[in-house]
Amino acid sequence: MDLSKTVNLPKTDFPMKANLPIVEPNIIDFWNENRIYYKALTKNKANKSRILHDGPPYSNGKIHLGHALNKILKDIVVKYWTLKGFYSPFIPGWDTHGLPNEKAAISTYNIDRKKVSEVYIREKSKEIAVYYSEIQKGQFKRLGVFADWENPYLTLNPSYEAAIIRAFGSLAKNGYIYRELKPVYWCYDCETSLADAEIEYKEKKSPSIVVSFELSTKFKDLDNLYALIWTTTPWTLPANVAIAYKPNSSYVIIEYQGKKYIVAKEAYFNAEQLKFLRDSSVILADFTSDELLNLTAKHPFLNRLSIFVPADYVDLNNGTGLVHTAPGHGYEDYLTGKKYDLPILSPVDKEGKFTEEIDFLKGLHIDKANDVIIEVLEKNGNLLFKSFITHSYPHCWRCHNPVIFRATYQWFLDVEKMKESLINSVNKVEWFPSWGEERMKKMIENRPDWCLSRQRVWGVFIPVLFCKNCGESIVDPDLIENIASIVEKEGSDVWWEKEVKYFIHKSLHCPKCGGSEFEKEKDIFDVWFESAVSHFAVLYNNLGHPCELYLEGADQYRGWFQVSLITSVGIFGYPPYNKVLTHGWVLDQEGRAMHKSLGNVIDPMEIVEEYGADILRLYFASSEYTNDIKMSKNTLNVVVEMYKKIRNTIRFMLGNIHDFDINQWKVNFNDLPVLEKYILSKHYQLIDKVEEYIEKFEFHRYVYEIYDYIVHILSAIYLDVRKDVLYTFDKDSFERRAAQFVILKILKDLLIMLFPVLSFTCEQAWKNIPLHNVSSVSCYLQSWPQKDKITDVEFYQKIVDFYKEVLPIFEKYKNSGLIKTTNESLLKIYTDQNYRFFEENKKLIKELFKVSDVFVFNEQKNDLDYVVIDNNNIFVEFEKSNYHKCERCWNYYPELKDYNIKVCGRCFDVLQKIGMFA
RNA sequence: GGGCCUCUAGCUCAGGUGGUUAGAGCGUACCCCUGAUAAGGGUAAGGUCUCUGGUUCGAGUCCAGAGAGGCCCA
Repeated sequence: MDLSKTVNLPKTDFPMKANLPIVEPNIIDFWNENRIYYKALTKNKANKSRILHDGPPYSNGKIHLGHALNKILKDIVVKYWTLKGFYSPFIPGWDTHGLPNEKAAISTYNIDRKKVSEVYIREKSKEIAVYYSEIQKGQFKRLGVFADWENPYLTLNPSYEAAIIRAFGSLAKNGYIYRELKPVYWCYDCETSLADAEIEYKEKKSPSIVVSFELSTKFKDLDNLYALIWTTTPWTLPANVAIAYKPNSSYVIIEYQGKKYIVAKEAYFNAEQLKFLRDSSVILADFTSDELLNLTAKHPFLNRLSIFVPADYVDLNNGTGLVHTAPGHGYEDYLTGKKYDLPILSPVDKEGKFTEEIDFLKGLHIDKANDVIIEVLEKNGNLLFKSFITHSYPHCWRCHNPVIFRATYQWFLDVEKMKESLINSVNKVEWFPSWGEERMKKMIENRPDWCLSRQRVWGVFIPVLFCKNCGESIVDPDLIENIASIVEKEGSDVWWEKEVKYFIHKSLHCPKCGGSEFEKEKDIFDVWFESAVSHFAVLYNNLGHPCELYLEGADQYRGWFQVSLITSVGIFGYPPYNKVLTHGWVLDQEGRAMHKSLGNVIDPMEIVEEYGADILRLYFASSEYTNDIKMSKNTLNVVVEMYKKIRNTIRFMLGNIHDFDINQWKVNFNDLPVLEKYILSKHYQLIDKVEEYIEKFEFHRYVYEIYDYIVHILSAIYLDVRKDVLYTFDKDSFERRAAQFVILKILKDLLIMLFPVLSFTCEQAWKNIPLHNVSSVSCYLQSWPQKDKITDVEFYQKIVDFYKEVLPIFEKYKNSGLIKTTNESLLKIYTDQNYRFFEENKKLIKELFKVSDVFVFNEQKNDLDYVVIDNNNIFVEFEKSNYHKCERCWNYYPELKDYNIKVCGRCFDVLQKIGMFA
């Protein structure tokens, strides 16, 4: 007789082999067809809301692991909130304007910028941006990310563009916008400014000269003293207004060919540029650079003074240690100029020719001016040394000519003015991890004013007019609102398509000269400004402002977190977020950043196609992601093993409830057997822990907590012990139905709790729960697990502890070869002080240990192995029993019933009931 | 060069306010089971807590330096 046919073995269609790459797309179809994301939203509509505001990725390529990490983490948070009952719509966004896409359009469609209209370039740039946002959308969906994919926000949407314009208007109204000269990269051949990304570095031959500036006052009681500077751009000397020195450093006065000069001491001994005088000069004096503060020197050929200022960037090993400073022609010079309130001179026009500001150079191109200036210096005796050097120098990416720094008018946001309220705002935000607060403060403290304008076409124009008569700029809130409402209907192309008068809705006069003829600003916004106002465009008036959480990579302290804070404080006076959470970078196995050039880049979609999205999701969720995450195929396999364990346990539970119907077999919690109560009490502790960890965004602890529960509690104890009941008891027996009742409860809770991470697997398992036991078609439409009150099981923990302690002792007996399994063994327990406890719980001990019998003796047996319970030694020994093995349940009994087969009394009853002995 | 961060067993992670033999899981080795079976149960071996100094009766835990790596700037 085949007795295995008479046992209730597990049965399920949930396969052991996951086959995620094949299965997951079907589950996505299921989610789409049943609109699960939207149904879950509707379910919680009336509840309290919690909003995670999506930071828009730039739409110029496929996603990388960083994108995948970011969106998966966001997805975990939003899914958890939703299961918890919060109303948490997730509106995904894309950053679409800006240089990278404009460049991509120009190269993809081979555009000659001088020959086509701005609107044409914009049209092509838009094509690229929309194309990649769609690609990324598809990839994010494949990762299992739930979002309102049908209504994302794109910064190129007219409504978003209008919000950008309104945000600018609001900031202007609050007094944070100003216009000022600032040096930018300038190509005099293309007659345009260039962004950093449009610069290529090439070797260039330049003059290298050392020039003297005579001090205008006595220093150290010395007359006729000169400061020496070194430059490779003589043409910038007309714009010189200062000489920078390194603070708190040693400088010297030297005598060379009868004249006295100041240079840095280190430069004097080491700098290549001072070699010519080193052997034929002597040091007269030694002093600290700080004594130079506020001294002045005469410009070598203009009637002007140049002031000494400190600057940390001064290099003491190159040049003279005194740096010629022209704020109109260099970025560092500009910052120094701003700091010390120096004039920003830029006497060079857009073609690279000198303006009338400098008489003797007027109309001369800077290349020719170099020679003229050197001649003048020589004539005046200010040129000490002249040669040529070849060095790396920025060139234009289009025409390949050298570029210059040229000051032009730019729009700024006055960050300096709001710094105090920015710092206060930082204090109001909760930062995860907590050091984020410190980092953000430091960065804000050091941040200069924000240059908002770009000389480009793919973006949103700056809504400003200029008076044709006097050149005054018109920043008028009323006008800006009118422009915004036009853009909201027609899109920002309208600025390039229509005449000025189209935007002026009522009579407008220049506040300065009364003129009524205007022209449009040509510059567009820095794309950072566009994403910086997403809280204004997406949250305000829609989802609620401020929102609960921003969640991005740690690079965004400098980026989105900071610029969003600035615009929010500028517009509203408070931050756009209550909490900020950051993650690290995804690195390779050696902990190095992934770079194409290193060949160590892993494509997230490759992982999805080989392992499945759930594996990637579990990988990120089980990593301490506030640090950098190392990623390799090897470590992926570790997660795969973890996944298998979780999956198999789920499968085993599914298999054991195949004939269970909750409607028929609902069990009162108080009636449950002790083991069931114990397991549930552990389960409720788990629910608490899981909530605690997710609320703190410590996903790895949340995942490990569940995993440990599965390994230590479910698999190792409960399910292992209960196999006997589940398989061999009468299928309708209370013991079996009670076990199934608990297994169903735990299974459902686990699937719900794991859903934020293992969405695909949990959904697939959910579909395999026998139908009448579930109330919704999707796991995601469930609510977070509820806890019941369980009492009176604490004593059982002592038995479990005893079991864990005794296992190594059993192993010893097993290794002696006399016994092989606990089933065939007797357990003898010797204890005087705990005699009653063990005697009373003999049955539970027998069940847990799976031994054939337990004997408890009220005595100490000091020659045996022992374990310590409640500070008392409990002595134990195992012995092979002389009991007989039941052929059906494989347990051992003193006596068996003997028909054709030998079975125990319990199995006999079961067999009789199912008609085996009819 | 500056700001912020990381560094605990082969791997992924735990280790409030400093205090007995530094904990899990995976992996490895070995054993058991063969009615969760390309599964299940168990035992064991793995760590001078990156390094060097210091404070302390006592430091993975505090302080100072160094090294390696990351992000953001210059």
